[in-house]
This record gives sequence, C-alpha cells and structure tokens, in this order.
Amino acid sequence: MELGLSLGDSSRPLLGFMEKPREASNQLGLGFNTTLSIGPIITRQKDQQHEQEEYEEEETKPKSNNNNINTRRTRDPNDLSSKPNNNNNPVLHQLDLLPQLSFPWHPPSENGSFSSELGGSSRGLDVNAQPPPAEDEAEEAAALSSSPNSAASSFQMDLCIYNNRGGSFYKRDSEGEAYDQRASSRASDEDENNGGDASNTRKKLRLSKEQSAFLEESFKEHNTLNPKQKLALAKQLNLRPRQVEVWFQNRRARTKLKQTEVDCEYLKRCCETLTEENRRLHKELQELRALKTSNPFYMQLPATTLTMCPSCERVATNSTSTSSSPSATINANTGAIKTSNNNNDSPSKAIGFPFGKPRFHPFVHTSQQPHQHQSPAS
DNA sequence: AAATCCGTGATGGTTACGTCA
DNA sequence: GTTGACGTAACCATCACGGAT
Repeated sequence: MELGLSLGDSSRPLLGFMEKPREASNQLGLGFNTTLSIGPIITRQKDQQHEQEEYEEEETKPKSNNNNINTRRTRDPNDLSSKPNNNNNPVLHQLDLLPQLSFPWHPPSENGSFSSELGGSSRGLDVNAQPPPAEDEAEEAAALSSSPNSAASSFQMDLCIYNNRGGSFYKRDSEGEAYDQRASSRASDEDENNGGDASNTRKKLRLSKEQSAFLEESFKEHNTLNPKQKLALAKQLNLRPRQVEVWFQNRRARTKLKQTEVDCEYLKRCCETLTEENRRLHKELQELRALKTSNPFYMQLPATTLTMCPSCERVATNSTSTSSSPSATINANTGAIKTSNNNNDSPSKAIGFPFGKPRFHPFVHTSQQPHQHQSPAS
C-alpha cells in the first residue's frame, strides 16, 4: 500500500518565514541510514501482533462518519509552503546521526527502512516499548500499531523517557540520553490504573532528541498533519497519535507566538519611523509658516526656491520638482501632512492617508506628475 | 539547596466544518 | 433546501513538570 497522502491546500503560507525550497524536502527520506542503538533493546511483546491487526483494520476500514480527511476541513490545510532546506539545516545535521527514517509521506529510499507504510513488511523503527492501553480505543488501536517485531527493523531509537516518580520508569543520563526506555504513556496509564498517589500528578514526557528532531523535520514538511500522517508518524516514533498531535499543536502555537513577536517588533520600528517622520514634517511645516509670516511676499520667491500649490498646499523644493522628488502635502487648516515619495517602501504610502484624504481643488494635477500644476487662469 | 526561569508536554474549552437524518 | 445533532480537528489559554541557571 502506498502512502500517497493528499496534503490539502498548499496555497496558504502559514509561516512565510519558514518557506524553503521544496526540492530539498525530497532529500529527507534519504539520509537516515544509520543504525542507532541507544539503551536496551526491548522487543515488542507478542500481543502487539494483535494490536497491529487492530491497527491495520483501523487503517483500512471506512470511518463511520467523516473520513474525508483532506477535504472535510478547511481549517487544517497542510502547509506545503513550509519547506525544508536541508542545506543549511542544523536539525538535519543532527538527523544525519539519526537512524534511517523517512517521513511517511515520502517515498521510501531504496534501502529505506520505511519500506512501505502502514502495512509494510519492514519498518523504520524497531519498537522498544509497548504503547499504553487505550484511552480512546480507536486512537490506541492506531497508537499500538507499531510494527510487530520485524527482522527488518533497522534500529532502535532513543524513545520515550519518562520519569515515574515512584519507580523511575525513565531516566536520562548526564548527557540527557535516555537509557531506560519504556513506553511513556504506559507509565501514566499504569499509575491511573493503580489509582496511586501519582494519579493526580501529571507526568511529563520528554521526547528524545531523535524524536524531537524528527518531529521538527516533519513539521517543516507539513505544519499540520492529516490523520494518516499522524498515525504514521506516531508509529515511526513509537508515540501515541495524540502525542504527535499535541506536539504539532504546541509547535504551531509557539511558532505563531514567535512570529507574532517578530511582527510586533517590526511594527514597533515602523511606528517609530513614522513618528519621527511626522515630527520632522511638523517641524518643516512650522518653519514654512514662520517663513510665510515673516515674508508675505514669499510667493514671489524664486520658483527654484519654494513652490506651494495655493489650493492643495503642496510644497516642493523647486519648481521643476518631479514625481521623483519627495514632497509634502500640507493642509493648512488641520496641519495634516501627507508625504509623497516615489519610494514604495515609504511608510506613509504603506498606510495610505493617515491624516485624511486630500481635499478637492480646482488645480489640475496630472495623474503621473502631480506637481505640474496648471492654473485655471492660464 | 532553594528559588526562579524557561522550554515544553498535556489538558480542557471553544470554534469551524462536514455529514447525516 | 434547511436545520439540528453529532463527530472531528484545529486553535487557544493555561497548567504543570523538569532541566537549567
């Protein structure tokens, strides 16, 4: 069975700053060919064969209600615009050290361990732990669906690290590497089942570096997951689908937060720039008014020195001023100033008419050269 | 060793949307 | 064709754990 996943609407760039060349992403499925063995290898128990069957059944059976996972919602378009660039990607450098993994939505590499998706005979991951009992049967059926022991399993991943207060399910050594690996959520479930003291304390899962890096890469591929992708990813990482889902949710939220901070900073700078420009123009206006007061014949000044349209009160530094020269439109009644500058990056242009629209006046401004005035009298 | 900060996994509520009766 | 119930998934605010300082 091919894992040809429809990724939904790719047109919406959620995270523009993350956009990267698409072609690079296709390399992702290639590189993880290293066998990694961290910690004890705990082979999956036999009853998981049953779970696998459940899972595959879950995969193939039509869902009762809405199984059109790609079209049903518009709110979860898989963002294909977030594209990885392996060339300068530190995470990928990390991932070079990772076991052979490929994203489920990538075609498997030739010798890839993820040789086929959900029903494939070989897996990218030798499962070290038994996932927890179900809290949601359907989900758990999927969660438990990590492949049964496969001779083709190519590596063991540093998996769930979980610290069970009572009995130290998971610990990290001084370098943060997991050395006691079991299913993370199982611990919590056991706690729940035991109804022990720990039942009220939330257990904190820490994903391994490899899991995080892989999720990170997946996120760069698609910052949302459809259910198939979620399941496949969960399976590969030996996490529950819910955990993958939550990870993506949190990742999206925190990326958005970061972007918001960046945007805020940018707007702040824009505001400062505009404020400064406004101050400068006000000052210029005052100077012009002072000049007008002190010299009522200012209109007779050489045109090369100062011109001002008596109607629109637009001031230019000389009469031959063209549209390439910056100028200011001043409303003498309100003191409103509108700058005119050919530079498209001008903040005043970007924000339109912050001080109100220009007044209508009988002077004819040509559209392309607004300062070439034609007097009605002439 | 205790306090604090920070990153992050997890949870519950809300909202939007699709399907079905 | 419209409407309400229901399921699903995303988003959001928040909590809480645990490592770092």
